[in-house]
Formats: sequence, structure tokens, C-alpha cells
Amino acid sequence: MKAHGDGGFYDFQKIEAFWQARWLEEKTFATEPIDCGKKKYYVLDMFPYPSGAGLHIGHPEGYTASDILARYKWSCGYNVLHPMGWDAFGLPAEQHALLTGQAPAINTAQNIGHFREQIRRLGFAIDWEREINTTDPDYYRWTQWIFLQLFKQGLAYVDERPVWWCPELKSVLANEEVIDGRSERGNHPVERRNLRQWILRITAYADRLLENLDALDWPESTKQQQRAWIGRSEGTEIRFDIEGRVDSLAVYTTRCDTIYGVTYLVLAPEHPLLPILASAAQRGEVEDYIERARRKSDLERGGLAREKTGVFSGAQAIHPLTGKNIPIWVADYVLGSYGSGAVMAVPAHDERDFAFAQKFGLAILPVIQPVPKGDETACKLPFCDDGILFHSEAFNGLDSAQARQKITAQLEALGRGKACVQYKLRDWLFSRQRYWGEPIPIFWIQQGDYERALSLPDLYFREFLPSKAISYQEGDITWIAIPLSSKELPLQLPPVVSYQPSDQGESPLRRAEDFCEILVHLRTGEIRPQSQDIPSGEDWVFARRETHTMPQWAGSCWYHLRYLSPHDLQAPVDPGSLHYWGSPDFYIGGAEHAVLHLLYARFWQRFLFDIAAIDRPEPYPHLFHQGIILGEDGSKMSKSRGNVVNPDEVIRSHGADTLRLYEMFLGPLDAMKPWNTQGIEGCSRFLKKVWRLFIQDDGMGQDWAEEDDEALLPRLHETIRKVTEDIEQLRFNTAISQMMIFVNGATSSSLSRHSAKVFLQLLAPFAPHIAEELWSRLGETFSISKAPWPRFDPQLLVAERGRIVLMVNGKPRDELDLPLNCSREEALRAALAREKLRPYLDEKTIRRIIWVPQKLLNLVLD
RNA sequence: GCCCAGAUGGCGGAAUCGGCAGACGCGUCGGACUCAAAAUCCGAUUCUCGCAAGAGAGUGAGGGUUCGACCCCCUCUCUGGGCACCA
Repeated sequence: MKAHGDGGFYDFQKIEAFWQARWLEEKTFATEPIDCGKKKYYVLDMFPYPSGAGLHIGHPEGYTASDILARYKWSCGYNVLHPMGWDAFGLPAEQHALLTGQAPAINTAQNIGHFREQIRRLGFAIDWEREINTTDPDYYRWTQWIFLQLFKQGLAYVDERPVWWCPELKSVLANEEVIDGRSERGNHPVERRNLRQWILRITAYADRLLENLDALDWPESTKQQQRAWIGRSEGTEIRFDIEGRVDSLAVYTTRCDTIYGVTYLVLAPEHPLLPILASAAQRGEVEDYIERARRKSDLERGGLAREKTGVFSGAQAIHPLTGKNIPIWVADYVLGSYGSGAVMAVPAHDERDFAFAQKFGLAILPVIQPVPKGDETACKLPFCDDGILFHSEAFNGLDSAQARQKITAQLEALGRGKACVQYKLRDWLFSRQRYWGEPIPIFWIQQGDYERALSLPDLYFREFLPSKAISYQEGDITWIAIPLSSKELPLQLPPVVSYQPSDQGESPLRRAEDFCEILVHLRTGEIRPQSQDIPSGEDWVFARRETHTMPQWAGSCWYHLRYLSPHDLQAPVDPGSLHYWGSPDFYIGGAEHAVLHLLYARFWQRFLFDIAAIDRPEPYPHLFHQGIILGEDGSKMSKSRGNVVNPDEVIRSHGADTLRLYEMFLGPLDAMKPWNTQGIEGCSRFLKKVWRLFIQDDGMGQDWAEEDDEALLPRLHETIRKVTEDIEQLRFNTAISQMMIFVNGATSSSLSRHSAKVFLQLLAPFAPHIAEELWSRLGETFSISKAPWPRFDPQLLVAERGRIVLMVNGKPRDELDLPLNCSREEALRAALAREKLRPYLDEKTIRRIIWVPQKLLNLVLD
């Protein structure tokens, strides 16, 4: 079978369409059953968000890399799982709905259809039976189920707190989604607002997420980004008494060795004690300052122009070791959300405190001096490094590290402090006031109803009830969060008339009245809209649905598990499938998710592991980031620059095989590299040359030689070796150049049918359509991607004689063919006989001879 | 400011247990085929000097270790990425 008639030219359009259809029809790359007895290989791509714009040129880069691996592993006899799916919840579909009034589900389905078609046209070896879609209720049933598990364990809670609010998007955002005071998506300004929010207690996992990092096979820079984001620091919590009051102030410091240099304390404007302890004289000024700080945007407060501001509170603290009074100030350079929201200021040894003290004329008291190193003696303030203590009573002369230990111990003995660990990581703000997300499967009932419900022996909603109730106050009413039971899942998105969120931060779901205002039967779990007739009976209670939805990241936290048993109705993942397929052996995607998706997914995975829902603590043991492909001008591709390359057009003009090959040939997979339109011609020519190697002008197959040219066989085996090793190490660019070398050689000499066939197999993972076509024209059985991978014969690799470089004083002067096992003496004798070397050796004595077998002989003269 | 990665011909990039720098591709130049063009094929192509044979220089800059350094060490410059009042 072949794609088209007997035409002699390389008709990639026909060929590619033909084989794509065949792979799809025959389900060529569907996985084999988990009891097939083969070893497994799981290749995972970061699944795309199906945007309206379609695939961009970066998608085929990562997908081709994983596809090469998948096809290679099939050939090596593995049972390969290479799935694809859609991360389809999110803002753009909702914005499209706002513009057109069309339901996001419809637009999303269209976009998915387009993406699927584009991905198929690239010829990837995907198991389409396992396609998943995060917006499918059969998928998000389990996203909601995992949320309820978190809720049950007390890891999902509600709080009214200052959160990032984006007026443009009319939505709250997580810390991870805010960059320099603007939204990660859309680059709109954001501000602080107090809103009731669902929050996931990711901070409870800070240590677990940090510890596991070391063992992961990940790019080091990504691990470091996660480490920095988690931001563990070890220090001391110190309690300062307040003059004339019974309560005290806790501060956190990593530099308790500088405690004798403390000259004032600083509270964040948000500090709860601040309004209470401000003196009568200072109160007005303090309240004014708090108000101003509250109104400042984060950019003003934390941005580049950060002139220190602050006011004196009028209160005094008492130094825990010297007993001296020190003034308490308020300043917005101290963050309310880190540590205890209060710091001890040591202006002599901290740049920020130094700047503040200078501006407000506060005392600067040095207590650390540099370790003397001879020449330099003077010390410029602030001196922020470790050093030797002075003016520090019993601790004088200690170095900083020792002093930290001893001072912490001393404070502990006095009951004034203790060693403590802090993290920069904040809890994950999880709710969104949007339509197009997973509904949070919770409803709220009043406290009285809740207490009555608890006394029921057969409360329907007990399954995910946490030991400590989640509540919030609305006027006089206390609402308690009740989880749906797993039988109520999925909680589907209701239809709404308008997708517009309100300016007050209410979800569009709020308008779906029959969805929101409900009656719930606590024994049977039955739920009715309140608008229907009100049933009688004690166990019916009024309830309100939660109207917030989950953020886009939720669905991608566990999709790698769903691929293993995408149609399972009993659990998010079938245990047998999980046991067989385990974790992805290769996970590839962009580096932009270093602290978003990749951190959230690790959190969920670890949580599911801790509740024994799954058997492994890390989702992605092996991670790789493909580099960005830049525009032809070397800058980032963007519509405004007009340097965007459209993959559809390249497929039309050059074919999918050429596009795949070119993206892999561009450079190292993880490097950032510019697109070059002329460069793609080179790959196109290469494939045409391959075609001509197999097919004569009249369309007939080539007349193969009985045997290869003598020089060709070692080259073929060298190519097998190089391509195999390069694929294993993801060095696709050099694998391709080796195949080019082989074809260049084969074109000008006689090639056997057998060697031609082996070469095709090497090419197949890179350019599968042309390989499949030529394979079938050779009369071989479908599919080339399942034919056993060729092995090289080491005997055939090495030539019998090796080329030795002759050097004089390290400079190459001549070269020489010598037997491989040639000794140092033989090499030297041969070298001295060379005419060419004579002028360099004249009149000189050879002082030293460097002999590297099979490589070089270096003669060192005086 | 701090942390990480990187810098090789006209261009993308090869080559690292320290052993012929510039594989492969693009571009350019020359040639073959052609009435001509496209396509294809062959040859040249790091720079400087030289008719040539050849000589010298050369992997961001400067120093060091070594028989020998793109590779290891020190200092610096630049580029990309991340963090950024986290005490």
C-alpha cells in the first residue's frame, strides 16, 4: 500500500494526509492493555489551552520532541502511552462569551476541534482514545472530588482577606498570577481588596514540597525557582515586652547575632496591635499613616522608587537582653504578610533599616565588625555580612554563626524567644468569581441547621465533612460550608443569561437563581430550587450554593493521572492502571510554569499520596523545558512585531515532516533559537534527497545494490549509533546532521536495500510520513514505527587504522595513519621519519613525548 | 542589588574525562546542466599576509594552570531568564 500513484515526485501533501488517516483509523498508537507483559513508557506533553488563535510555532517543538521519543520507544518494544488533551477552562473563552453571548462551552468545543485537527496534521503518534478535556463534567467530577478531599482534611478554608483584585478582569488572582503589580494574563493593573475567598493550605506542604525537590530529575533553574518561591529561612522569633502594657510583640529575624544593635522596632501598617498601642499623642498620625498605606498600590509600596516612609507610634518596647527602652515605629517597608509583621531594626547591619534610620534620625549602633583579613580595617555602614561581635556583653568576640546559636539559646532560656522557620510561600488563593471554571462543590447552611444536621444519625453529606467546620459571618448569620457527597458529583455549571461578573466581585453563577438558592434534604441529599414549592418536613433546610469557581490550574493538577484510565467511573485513576503506567517517564513543556502548574500539581499529588489515594508522591520525576522559538528578527514572536510564523502555512508549503525536522534541527531542544525561513529549505531539500534515494524519476523504486559500498557500511553503523544515542539524550539536532551525512554519502555510492531500510527506520521518528510511505513502497509491513529498532555492530564501527596527529610543542604539524594498537615507540619512530616534521625538529632536543593512543603524538622541545 | 544560564565564522549551530576548533545546515562565490530560468549536481567558503607553497592569529575581554585550554581556575564585560523591602 502506498499513498498515491506512481508519481516520481515527493507529494508530501497526499502522503501526509494518507498516513495520518491510516494511523487514526487503525488506532496504530493506541496503548496495549496493561497485562500485555511489555515494559511501559509514558511520554507526557503539557496539554495546551485551546485558544482561538490556534497552534503557534512553539507547540510543534515540544510535541515533536516527545513524539520522536514515543515512536522510538515503540520501536524498542515498549508499550507507549502518548496522550493528548485540553486544558480548556479559563478566561479567554469567557471573554469571548462576553463579547458574543455564546456559551463558553460552544466556543471551547470549536477551538478544541481546530486544535485537534492541527495536531493531527503534524502526524503525532497519539493515543486518541485517551483524549481528555478538563471542562468535561466526567473529568471535572474528579477535580471536584479532589477538592472535597482537601476540604475534608482541613486544607481548604474560607477567609476574608486582602486579595489581588483585577478590575479589568473582574476577578481575584493568586500571588503566582500577579507580576509586578499586574495580571499575568492580560497585563492589567491589580489592587488589594477584602473579599471572602476559598484558600488552599499549600503552606502546610511547604517543607514536603521543598524536600522532595532535590531528588527530581528537573532543570536546575526550575528547581531553584521553586526553592526561592517556597523561600524557607531559619531564624529566631523574639518577644519584646511593651512599656506599660501586658502584651508583647513578636519579631522574626535571621540575624539574632545583631540583637545588641537593635535601636527601634518596626510594625507593618497592617499589624493588629498597632491601633491599640499607639500613644494618644501619636494616634492621629499613626491612623493616618495606616490609611495611606492601605490605599497605596503594591507597585507604589514595593516598587522601584521605594523611598522609606513611616511614623513613630509613641510606644516603647523593652530590649529582652539589655532592658533598655526602644521606640516602636510603623513603616510600610515591613510586610504584614510575612513572619509576625514586625521586625527588630538594626540599622548598622541592614540596608533597609539603615536607610530608614538615616532618614528619621534614629540611632545607628554597630555591633558586628568584619573578620580582620590584614589590609582593610575601616568598615563602612551598613555592614550586612557575618562578622565578629562587639558591644554585645557576654557574646563579644563570637562570630556571627556561633552567636546566633548562643543568643537563641539564651533567649529561649529566658522565655523570650525560640528558633523558628519561616516560608515565603503563601496559601493558594483558589476561588475565582468567574463562570468558566469548575464549580466549587459546596453549599452553605445556617449554623442552627448545621448543628441539627450533625445530630442526625444518617446525615447524607457526612462523606467529606471536615472535623472543624468552615464558616463565615454575614451580619447576624453564621453560614457553615457543607460538602456535596461524591454521589452528587459532578456539580455541573448551570446555564446563565449573562457571563458578566459584577463589579463587587460576585460570580456570574450568582445570577442562576435556581442553582444558588436551594432546599436541601439532609437525610436523602435531595436538592431542589427554592423557587419550587416548599416541601414540608424537618430535614429540609434552606441553603445557598457556593458560586465561586476554581482557577484554571485545578484541572492541570492531576491530568497526568487521568490519562491512565480516562474513562474510569469509580475513581480519578484506576489503581491497576496507575500501578502499571506509574509516572511520566518524560514530561515536556515550557519553563513559564515553574512556580504555577508545576508547584500546584506537586502539591495535589503529594496530598493524594498522603491520603493514600495514589502510590507515589511526585507527579513528574523527569521534566524538560523546550526553548522558545524566536521570530526571524531574533525577538519574541508577536503580532505587533509582525514576525509570527504560522505552522499551518509551513505545513501547506513544506509539509509536516519538514516542519518537524526543521524545528528539531534548529538547535538544542532547550535553547532559545530564532526561526529562519531559508533554513527550513535545507530540511526540505534533505527530505527530497531521501525521496530520490528511494524513488526514481518515473516513480519506480530504486534498483538496490547487492551490497553496500565498502565505505558505506561503517557509516551506516555509525549513524545507527549516533542517532540512537542522540535520541536517548534528546540531542535531535545532531542526530539529524548525522542522517544528512549518511544520505550525502549514500547518494554518490551504491546502497543495498537492507541498509536503505535501516536508514528509513532511523528517520521514521523524525519524519514519520515519508518514512512510512517509502517503507510501504519497499514492500515492508505497516507500521515502520513498530518495526524493531536497528542495532549497530561495534565491529563495523572502527576502521583498522587510526589517524594520529603529530604535534610539535602542542601545535599540529602533520598527521599519520597508524595501526590501532600501535605502541608509543612505533609511533615515535614513524613520526621521526616524516619529512614534514624535520624542519621543526632540527637542532633541538626532544624533552618530552606525549602519546595519546589513537589520537596524537606531541613532541615537546626545548 | 541578588541568584541561575549563556557568549564559537556572514547566520543557526558542532566539537567538552583537557587532545586536529568550525561537523551539519543556511547564505555567499565559482562551475556543470539549460536557449533561459527553476530544480538538481560538483567545488570553494574563520580571519590576516602571500601568485603559490606556506606562515601567523583565532571560541566575549584580561590573567592563570598545563606538553596542550572553547573545555579547568581567578577577574571583568555583555546577553537571556528568575527574584526583588521576605528582616
